[in-house]
Amino acid sequence: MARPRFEKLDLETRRRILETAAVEFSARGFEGASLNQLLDRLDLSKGSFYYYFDDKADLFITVVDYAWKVMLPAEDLDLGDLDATVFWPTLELLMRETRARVHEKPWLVGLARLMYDPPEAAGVREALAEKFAEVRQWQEDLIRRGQHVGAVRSDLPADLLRALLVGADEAGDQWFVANWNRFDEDEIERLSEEVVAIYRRMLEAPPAERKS
Amino acid sequence: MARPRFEKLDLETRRRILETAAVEFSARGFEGASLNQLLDRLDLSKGSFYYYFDDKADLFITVVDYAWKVMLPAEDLDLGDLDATVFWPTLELLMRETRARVHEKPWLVGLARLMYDPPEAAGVREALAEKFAEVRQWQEDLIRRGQHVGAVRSDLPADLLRALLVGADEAGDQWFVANWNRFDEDEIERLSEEVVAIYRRMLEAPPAERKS
DNA sequence: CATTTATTTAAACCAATCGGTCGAATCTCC
DNA sequence: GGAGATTCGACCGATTGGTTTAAATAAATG
Repeated sequence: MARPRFEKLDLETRRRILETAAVEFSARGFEGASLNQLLDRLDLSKGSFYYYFDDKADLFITVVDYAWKVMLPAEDLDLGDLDATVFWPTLELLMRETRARVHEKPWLVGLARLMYDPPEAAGVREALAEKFAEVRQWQEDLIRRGQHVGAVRSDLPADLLRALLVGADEAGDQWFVANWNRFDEDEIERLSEEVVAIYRRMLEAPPAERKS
Repeated sequence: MARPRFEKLDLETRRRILETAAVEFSARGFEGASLNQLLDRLDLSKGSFYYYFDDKADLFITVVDYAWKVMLPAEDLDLGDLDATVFWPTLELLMRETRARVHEKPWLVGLARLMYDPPEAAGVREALAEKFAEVRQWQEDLIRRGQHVGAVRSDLPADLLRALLVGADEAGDQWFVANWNRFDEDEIERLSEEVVAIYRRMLEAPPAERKS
């Protein structure tokens, strides 16, 4: 984790360094990302870099830590407060927030994707795994809470539902990014609401009866 | 596209070369994939490689072409045949097939993912884009047909529905791979059916009434 | 068998890039 | 002006990149 001196830099400078690095890492992986290119892009000299970080792995770990702080949703939310009546409105709000966050920082999903075949360098793999396991766990707990209060179907494992939801949501998000200006604002809003309704229908108990 | 001589090789040899290359490309991208490592893994000498391919880009294009042939589903299916009664059973069958195919060749999704920031080399980007646009188009036509016969809701764009479905499906597939032995066979089967039912509910028209 | 043609091999190539080091230059503040 | 903090970029050895080449082997041809 970055040398203490790093904390004394401008908040904005730190943000710029970490986010630019995050973009590189998320696009090319840990070993694939080039320190040289990154420093070019940052207009930062080698010497300065090694003044603030031990090495490449150190930078990566710092980036993951930063990503964790950014991605962490509403820390003020207590799962215990959620009952059947507020569960869905809350989750819809959360999804809106997350969408906005991922929308402005797309590298978050790229980083998360690094977890399938993770880097091999020393503490790097562990740092990654730990943080993102926490995120997954949080999402899963949320869904489990939904099951407990009857807002989410209980006949499928919570982690399966989580996977389906997140998968659809990421795809949906990409679609919205790509098609932002194909429709007018009202239509986008309508589509967005319908999509959230679809997510909800994915997780709720299915209608009891249906003819095959 | 590979030299003509390449076609005279064992079918199995060709398959091995192209699939190993596909794994590399899908994991590290076009520039990220190392020809040297690939040849090591293949126990193939440099000379032999350049005897069959012009260069790295040529290999890549050949791989994409091969992937396209593999991924192409049921070419004997005529969209015109699908009416409201057979649409869903057919699509469920198709999804099973595709799942099996992607399951044994996970690099297919990796290759597809290369389309977000695509390689820059000469004909490479175009080759990629063309083939995978065809796949997307095919899926989208299918959904549009579903809309036409009333099996799929028509109040959302077909490509949006496609994106959501494929996103959820890929995530679900990964979940099944990772949790294969957590449940017994019957349970897996049940889960799988429920998940397909969820996909169906994502695309069908929502129930007319619901209390907020 | 001889000779041509197809295929494979291993080494060499050279440019580029990698992460990392270092000593000197510059800045900041007393 | 002196001392510590910070910045700089040339430089390092090592590795890797994709590609070429000349010679060895195998297959085919007459």
